[in-house]
Amino acid sequence: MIEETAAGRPYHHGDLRRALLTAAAEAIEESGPTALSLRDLARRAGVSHAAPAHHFGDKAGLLTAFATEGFGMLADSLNGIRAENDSLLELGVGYVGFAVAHRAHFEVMFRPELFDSEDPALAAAKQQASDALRAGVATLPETTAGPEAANAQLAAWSIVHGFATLWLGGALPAEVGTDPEAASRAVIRLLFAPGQDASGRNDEPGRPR
Amino acid sequence: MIEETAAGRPYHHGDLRRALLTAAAEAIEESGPTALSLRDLARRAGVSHAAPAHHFGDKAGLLTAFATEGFGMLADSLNGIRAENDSLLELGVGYVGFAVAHRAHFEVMFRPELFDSEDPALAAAKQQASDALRAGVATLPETTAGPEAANAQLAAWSIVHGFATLWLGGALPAEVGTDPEAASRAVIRLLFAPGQDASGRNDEPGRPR
DNA sequence: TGTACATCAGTGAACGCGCGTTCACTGATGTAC
DNA sequence: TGTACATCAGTGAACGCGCGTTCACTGATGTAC
Repeated sequence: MIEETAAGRPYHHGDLRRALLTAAAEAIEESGPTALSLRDLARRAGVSHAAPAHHFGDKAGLLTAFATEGFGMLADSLNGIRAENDSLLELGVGYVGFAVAHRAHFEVMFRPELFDSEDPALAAAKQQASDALRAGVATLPETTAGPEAANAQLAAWSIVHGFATLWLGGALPAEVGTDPEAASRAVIRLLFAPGQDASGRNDEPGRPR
Repeated sequence: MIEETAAGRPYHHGDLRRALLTAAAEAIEESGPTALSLRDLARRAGVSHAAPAHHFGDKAGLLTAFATEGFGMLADSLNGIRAENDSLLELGVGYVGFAVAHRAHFEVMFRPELFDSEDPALAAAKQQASDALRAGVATLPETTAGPEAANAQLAAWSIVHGFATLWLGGALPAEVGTDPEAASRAVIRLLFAPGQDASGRNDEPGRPR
């Protein structure tokens, strides 16, 4: 049971580390990762402004933990998709879906100047996400053993990363619609089956446009 | 002729607007666009810290001009490539080349929260760049009139934008090498001719890998 | 060719703000015995 | 079951810093006549 002060607030937060990471996601969604301040996170979590230093040391420390969480979430998300579906197309759609659903994490993850890239936990989480992506590309039979395997992986990563980035940046025209997964599915499909249209000859027959 | 003060420095800069934009590119390459401060730019240009306000009003005004310059440069660059080459592949490689050569501009251009998107000059420059890209995609005969034309354009844009972003973010593995244009050429090719390898059956025969 | 004057570009001092960081402290928890 | 003590988490005041913005000003330019 948590003891409370006279003001009704417990002296010890209970899970300040978690609360700060959650507050960071909110703050970054609002104003971007570079505008983030530890004082603002402390305010959001309802603690004194010096409290965050106990958990993360400094801003880079917090963003390192935040990026680590992001890579872990991405790996879990991709592995979940792979577990129920062998389609590389759907793995790509899932990548875009992750970026849109967790835009704060996504933004930080690919800005290494914001955090400590040497951190072991971060490197491990990053490797997990990378492995999940790599394993997905390996399911494309014609590229598995070919000399173009590395390029196929880069192409797949580039197209989904590019679509996600353009979507998040609001750079895409309005005609693309409001559903990032559906829109990205129609686009990513072209990389894997460019000569086919969307009317049923693709590898996901019957899927609604 | 420019009059000089006793200190050897002209009282009027002569082309402070230009100097500030150049300084902005340097500063952004070093520390990113959100860390930018008008006082720092004034220091770099050798003027008082209040001088930039005369030309750009505030930080958003400066970044609006900077993004406008970037879109103009991208349009010029893409149109130059189209003038001497009908290959959409090379247009994509040029897009990546622009991003790497002008990373400060590229970073700002796709972060609309940093500038005033309603600015007419900006909108015009953006349209020019967009038209250049669109005209390039139209050279792909099989997609010109098809219902997938819009998706082909998005796919092309996504793959080059994604590659450029990953490259600039240092996210790509070391095996990709140090030449962004060569690396992107091998990757982008897969979108336009996925079943072909790099040994001469592609649309740019004889091009070195 | 010269003069008066309006306009423009840049100065430098001043202000208030939010930030990161430090530090001595206090409240709370957990463990040894 | 109780007590002592070490450790940990959070507090609040203080500091110095760089920033954007404002303002009265001055130096320089260009134009009307």
